[in-house]
Amino acid sequence: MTTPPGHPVASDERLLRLDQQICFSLNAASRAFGGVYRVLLKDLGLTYPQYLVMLVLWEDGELPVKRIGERLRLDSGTLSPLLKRLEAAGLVHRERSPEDERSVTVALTPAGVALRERAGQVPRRLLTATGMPVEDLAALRVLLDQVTAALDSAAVEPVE
Amino acid sequence: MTTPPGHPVASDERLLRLDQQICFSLNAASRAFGGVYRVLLKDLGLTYPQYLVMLVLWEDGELPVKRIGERLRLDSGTLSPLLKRLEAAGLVHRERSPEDERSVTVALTPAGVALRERAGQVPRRLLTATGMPVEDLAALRVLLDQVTAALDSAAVEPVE
DNA sequence: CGCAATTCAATTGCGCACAACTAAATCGCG
DNA sequence: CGCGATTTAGTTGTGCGCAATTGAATTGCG
Repeated sequence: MTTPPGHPVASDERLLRLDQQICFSLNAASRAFGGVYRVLLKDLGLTYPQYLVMLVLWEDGELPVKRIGERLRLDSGTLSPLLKRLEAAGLVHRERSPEDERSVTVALTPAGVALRERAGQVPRRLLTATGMPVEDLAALRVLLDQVTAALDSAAVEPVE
Repeated sequence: MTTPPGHPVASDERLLRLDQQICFSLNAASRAFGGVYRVLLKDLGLTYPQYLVMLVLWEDGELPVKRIGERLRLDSGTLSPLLKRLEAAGLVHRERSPEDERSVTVALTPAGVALRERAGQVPRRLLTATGMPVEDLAALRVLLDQVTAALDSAAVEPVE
């Protein structure tokens, strides 16, 4: 019952199946959420990632790009064009910080603030769409946060 | 204690916070998985979505584009260029089905078959990286599949 | 049989995610 | 103070995800 080196063992086959289900499931769930948000946010003129940025701004009013990126785990390669589109839509305003010219402060415009009220129904609608009790969603969140933290701190080497 | 029509109620504020955490968590987890897979698959020359396609093909040998899309919830707009890249990498072969000229059959090349052995370590490595017992991952999968099914069948109307 | 409806893959266009790089401003050490 | 290292946004390029459209092949109904 030894393991032939360099050859997949029997349990690799089982794991491959399990693994497949997990990454399939996560992928599918992520896209299913995206699809629902897309419909919900359609008339607000927001995409799902743009909605996430607006959520952060609705909470904090104004933030440097850096802070938004930290909250959402996004870098400037994603945020810069996204914020430019939000600015073109008249929802935010971007300005170089006077005390640190490297930093760009993103602030809500009156239209951006006003959009919050219309977006107020989104969370409830989403909750309904999941068809799950709040406690189950909370449990789901705990598991997701756990696995995210572990994956982030894992030292992973490429296969081969 | 009535709800003023057209105005967010107090619980909307709480929901907004919870909702934020759920979509944040799912988003973050999805990207964390993506990051780990990116590293794992680097030397195999595969992206994560390409790996998913290869998993399907390793199981079934050859499939029409349609079937691959059904398994992975992807449409031709995603699969056509992805499969073209896999073909350019010499891993798959595409051919119009003789009995139905609309259909394109995707089959593994010898190199594509051979890659399976090198990829065999991926699931175990990923499992290790999650740092979670298999049972927790199974529970996670159940929750994800539940919510995906609910979201897919939900009749969602845009806000406003 | 003939023609409209359907199926299937591909393409186009847009937005997001991320790596790699650039450019400018700031910091900090000697 | 001066200069190299660091920080911060932005840009470029690649690939994925999805909606909408196209075009060809097939199906099915009258």
